[in-house]
Amino acid sequence: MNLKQLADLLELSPTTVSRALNGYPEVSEDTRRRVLAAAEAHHYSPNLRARSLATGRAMAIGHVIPVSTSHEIMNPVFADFIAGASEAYGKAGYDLHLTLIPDADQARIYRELGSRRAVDGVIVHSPGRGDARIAMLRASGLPFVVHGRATGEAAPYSWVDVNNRRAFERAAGHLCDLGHRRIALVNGLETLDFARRRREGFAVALAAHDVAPDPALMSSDEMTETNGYRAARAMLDEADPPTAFLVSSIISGTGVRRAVEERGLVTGRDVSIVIHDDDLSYFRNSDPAGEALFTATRSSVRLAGRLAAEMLLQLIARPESGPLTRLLEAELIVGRTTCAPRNPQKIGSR
Amino acid sequence: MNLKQLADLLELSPTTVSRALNGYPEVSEDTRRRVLAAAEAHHYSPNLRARSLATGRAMAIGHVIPVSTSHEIMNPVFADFIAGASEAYGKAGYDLHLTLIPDADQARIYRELGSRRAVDGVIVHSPGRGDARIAMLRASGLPFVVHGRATGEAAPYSWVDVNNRRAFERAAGHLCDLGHRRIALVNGLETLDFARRRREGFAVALAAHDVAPDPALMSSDEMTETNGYRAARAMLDEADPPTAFLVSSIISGTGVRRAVEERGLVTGRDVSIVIHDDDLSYFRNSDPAGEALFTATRSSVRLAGRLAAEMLLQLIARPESGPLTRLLEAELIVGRTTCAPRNPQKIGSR
DNA sequence: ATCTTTGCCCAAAGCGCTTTGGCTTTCCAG
DNA sequence: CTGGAAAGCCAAAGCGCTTTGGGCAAAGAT
Repeated sequence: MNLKQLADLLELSPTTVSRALNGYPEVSEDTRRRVLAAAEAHHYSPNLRARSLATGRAMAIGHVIPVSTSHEIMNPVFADFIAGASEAYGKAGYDLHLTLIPDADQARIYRELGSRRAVDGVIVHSPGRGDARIAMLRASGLPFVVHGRATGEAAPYSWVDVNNRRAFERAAGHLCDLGHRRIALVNGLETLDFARRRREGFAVALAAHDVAPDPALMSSDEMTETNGYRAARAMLDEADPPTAFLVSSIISGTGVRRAVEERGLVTGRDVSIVIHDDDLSYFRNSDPAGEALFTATRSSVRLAGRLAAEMLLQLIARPESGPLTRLLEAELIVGRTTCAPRNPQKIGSR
Repeated sequence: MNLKQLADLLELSPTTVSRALNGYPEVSEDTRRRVLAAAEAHHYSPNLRARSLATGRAMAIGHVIPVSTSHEIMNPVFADFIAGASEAYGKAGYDLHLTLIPDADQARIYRELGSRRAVDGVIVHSPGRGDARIAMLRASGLPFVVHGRATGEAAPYSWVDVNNRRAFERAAGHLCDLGHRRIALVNGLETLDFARRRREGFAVALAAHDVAPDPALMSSDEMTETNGYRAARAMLDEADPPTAFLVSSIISGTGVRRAVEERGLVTGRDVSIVIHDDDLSYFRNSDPAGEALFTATRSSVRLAGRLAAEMLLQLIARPESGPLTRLLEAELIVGRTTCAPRNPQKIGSR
């Protein structure tokens, strides 16, 4: 059933039927009701490809997710971000195009995005430092919003980000205040901008508390459970092991906790752990009563997804509303995984 | 830059340019080279909407993911499944449309899918028992593949599934063979078909080993860490607590382990845990050396995604190749979380 | 009574591509 | 030298929708 058939059936022109369905005023209420009823009865719904071609709007947003060369693929953080973005798209009648691409094809894909006209805008995930995609997208003229920021990109662009630097500065500061001097950082991949900012915040806090940074207590890798476990295990094997861990994700944090407890140490008594909590729907950092488990810096990535999507939709509707930015602050939540270090005398002994 | 402009530039007709670009033989090699070079030079890429309209193929696959009424949204299992499917789509030049919809809108969305022509086929996620979506899709004429099966759906349809029943029968049987009699099941939502099959397999194994099922040792909920923790905690509070847990996901399994160890019990010594391992990229069930941690029934959901996608693409290319099915067997992997029960005398005492 | 507005509808053009059905030109067999 | 085949190209139709630019009554203004 297409528009013409429906029009023939109603003995109306396609023009009138189209206007009736799309709420234009040049059609009598009587006719509109008749058209809507017939469309409903015959399960008519417009061919989106034809509509797109005619209107010039695809009514779809592209999410391009880089697939790293390792086989760790789709980050749970993406999943929740996309769930948040979908809330906004659903309301606005937009679809979501998901493309997972190997790093190698990035340039081609981003260059083509604009001309293929399959989407009206793009969300850029996981920017690295001086990410080339931003320049490409700008050149393409396609509206876009970056989830995160790309240090080194001079010209303005729209983004939604968490204040990763401040979050990790506060978290590390909190551990220092508790008396910890051997604080480990189990970070995400530092080729990505957010992880670099987190490390900077971490370093700033240590410096402010006169704690010397120790490269042996800093690791950087994809935020999987296994990587968290592995990093923590190696650090606990050090001659002077950490008394506290600052971990970039609840998932790697779970691995850290496993390494700690495997040693017979008790989290929150012998060793402290602070995580960054993205408030993932399948990995909530709270007990059934709603109390936080891990001490954490919390910022919902799902919310970030929704905000980024809303921002993009606004940029599509009114491109002149110019580059928009939104910096979210993470809240520090004290849970059951932190306390003063077990042997505080160590502080003096160093 | 569109086709006509490119044609004008080359002083050729749009017809010839189109044929040159799409590899048709009615154009001289000389001209083809000239056209390809010009397309490259001017960053021409065809408008996909126009192409779709002309060819009648959308070159896109829809994934519709139900959003439950609770706020647990995007399952990591979906994420890995989609990552697998993307491998197949990428190779074949297909795009992926993702729609997250509340349960309430399901009927409308599925009915419209066919007529809106935005996708050439659909993957159905998380079927429930007698899932209405299957009948709707069949009526729409759109090719589709179900990830999982829907008991109660009489007519044939295409699906890719793991043999959940046998997997859980084997896992529970393994625990029985070790001497366990108090075996808990921490299952996924039993409104979903896979969870029901898992419970059936579990029940069959218990019956075969003359173990009476205890409703107090069976729970069913979304497979989050918190839910696993909560369920295990409640069961450990029982007068006659379980000596082993069979858990539907590595994520809830992590929660179960947390509950166990919080009690001061040692996993793999005092309490056994077997999980079903979907081989999630961000939650691998192996230590750095590649050894399994949890004893598990393993079946890669990413592989399932790839197989389902390939199946769907085949159905689109040759609809007459009829309903296809693929049943994957999970392998039982013995890790470090299982052993004979601590107090085997209990077996006799019951 | 005539002129203008308003309400309601329609024909036709166009979005950018593919594809059908020719139309030339060249080449070679007869 | 001619007829037919083959190679290489093109004009035009069409995919299903939206949108422009009227047209034609009926209603209101003069």
